[in-house]
Amino acid sequence: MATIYDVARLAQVSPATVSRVFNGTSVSAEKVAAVRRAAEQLRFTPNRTARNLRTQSSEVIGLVIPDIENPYFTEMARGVEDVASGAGYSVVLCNSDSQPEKEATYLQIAVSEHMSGVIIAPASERTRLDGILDTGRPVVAVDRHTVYDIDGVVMANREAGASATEGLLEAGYRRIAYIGGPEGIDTAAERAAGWRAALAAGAPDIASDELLRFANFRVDGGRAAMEELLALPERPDAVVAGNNLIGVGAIQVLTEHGLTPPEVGVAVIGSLPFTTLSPTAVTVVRLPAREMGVSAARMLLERIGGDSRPSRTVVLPSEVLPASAVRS
Amino acid sequence: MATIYDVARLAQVSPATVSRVFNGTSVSAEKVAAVRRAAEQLRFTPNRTARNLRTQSSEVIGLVIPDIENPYFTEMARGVEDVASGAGYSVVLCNSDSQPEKEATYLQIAVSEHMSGVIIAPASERTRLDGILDTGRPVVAVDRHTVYDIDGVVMANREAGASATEGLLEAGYRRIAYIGGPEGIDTAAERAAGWRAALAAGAPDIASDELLRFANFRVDGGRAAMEELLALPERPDAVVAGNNLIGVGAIQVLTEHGLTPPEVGVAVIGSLPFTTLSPTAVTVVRLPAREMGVSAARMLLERIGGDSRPSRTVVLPSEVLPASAVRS
DNA sequence: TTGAAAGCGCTAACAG
DNA sequence: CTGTTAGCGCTTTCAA
Repeated sequence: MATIYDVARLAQVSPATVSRVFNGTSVSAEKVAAVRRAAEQLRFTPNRTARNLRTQSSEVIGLVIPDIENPYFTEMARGVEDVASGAGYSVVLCNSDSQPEKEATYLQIAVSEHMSGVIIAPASERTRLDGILDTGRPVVAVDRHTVYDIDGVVMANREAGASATEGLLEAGYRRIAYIGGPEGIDTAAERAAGWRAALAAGAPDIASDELLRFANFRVDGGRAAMEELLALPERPDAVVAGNNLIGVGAIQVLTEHGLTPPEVGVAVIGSLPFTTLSPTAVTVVRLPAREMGVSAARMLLERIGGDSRPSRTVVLPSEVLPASAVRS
Repeated sequence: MATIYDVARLAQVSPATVSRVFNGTSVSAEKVAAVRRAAEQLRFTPNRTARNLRTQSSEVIGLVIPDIENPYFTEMARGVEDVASGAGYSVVLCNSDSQPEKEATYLQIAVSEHMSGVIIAPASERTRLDGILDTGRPVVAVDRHTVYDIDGVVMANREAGASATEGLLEAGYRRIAYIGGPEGIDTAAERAAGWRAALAAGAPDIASDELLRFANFRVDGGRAAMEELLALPERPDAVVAGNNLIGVGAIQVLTEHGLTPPEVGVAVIGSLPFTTLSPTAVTVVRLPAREMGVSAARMLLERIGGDSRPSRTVVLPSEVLPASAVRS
């Protein structure tokens, strides 16, 4: 690999001038031309490592997500990537597997690799950000809240839970169960609160506690909880799934029991990207994952650019895609 | 951030000794202890950028895939990540969006960031690898072939296409269509060849040409092709989908037309991770995506470690998960 | 506008 | 086993 010294020699200028050409500072037109020609001839590409060492920075941002196999997060990653790469940044995607230790490792790497900033969907509220925050790097939290005073982008979770439930009530269901994510996670709690409130308003005679289930945010979690609900002495006639994968699991179990929606009503918070169901059978409360990534990336880039306003949290509204099918 | 000089001063040793402690070369036990204590006290973490500049390397491998939103590739990414992080490497995931230009940009970054190697699922056979190969970095191709003499991991595509078709033939279908990926991609061609051979053997009277459709490897591609097939004067009674997303699209369209499988037979090459269908309705020819990632990462790590044997290509067998439902 | 020179933090000869 | 020293390739004062 050619270095700026090689280019400098060939172009008959100093290394400093070559550097300036590649950084857009003032250099006379003729020298610019000479340097460009030499660089081309030698197929020179600036060595980023050296630059990063010198400038103590790099055009890389870290993106830490809890589950790379969840389309919700990959959709968000797309949003982040589109904004970042448009601004000349590359994105390092890290999969924390919902494990705080893995999360900590990646955060560590972000620091020692001099990444410019990090977007993280925290595995839990206990996620420690002190280390990276102490280095002065901006961090934006997505999807979930943290205890730190940093920028964030979250969904209107309570509203989403309520909308999903209301969609089902309007379709004529009453005994509406809820399968949410792990108890410790705020998004899960908020969505459940929305469900509870909507159910209390629309079907006050239904005792909600026995219809509430906590699961993990994956397909198997949805399956297990749905099986439990079906085993209840008095079955629910509908269910709200707290996220996309729980929804998939719940629908799978219903299908296996011959209760294909809308026979049992189903509302899902989040999209079903690869569903093979008729689009009219299930109420989907779409969560704008891509937009979340876009906003987060924009905020991070602003902070990297020196923005020092007080921290903000953006709340993104959900969008109800109602099932056209009504309870038969 | 503390440097090795700070640690050295506090521990009363030379910077070189500190470096040695962190790189596992021989240092007396007492000095090791002193260094560790000092490092802890100063919360020292080695600066990777500096190390990378010095060693002209980094414990980072690049993973370039054409579609981050396709579960097939994210599953593979998981396999890569598990192996890599177990060996102390981090993975930079890059989404080429099937665009050769984006691919080239990421390959460029891999070089200038001194990444140790790259695993790439090439967007097309025209993908240029000369640049990165010239730097001596190992590259492993996954999923698809390249024109270069490098290691590769691919699926037994022809076999998969044949198995899918045979599954349908055994279930009693005869007029079996095929929706494959873009014509230029070798995996698509191979799978189609398997289908054609199996159909010729099992239902020789069926003219296969009019039942063959090329699509893109996404849901919309599967949808469009399935619509076309249904519009045929003589409809197919079954269809083989060339990948997971095409399968989703095809099933969606069938469902919308009231032809839920197994009314029309469906076989999919690749998994349907988030299907809400009854598991018995569709023949799935599972492609071991995770294993592909695991093998590729292992091979890459071996090459990084200096392995210079002739290049190898691993072919992974598919696994047929037959539908238990038979044509009614 | 341009060049000389000093490092960024680390590792790897080379001596001792 | 340990310390000294010379860079890796780049950016950035500081002078000219």
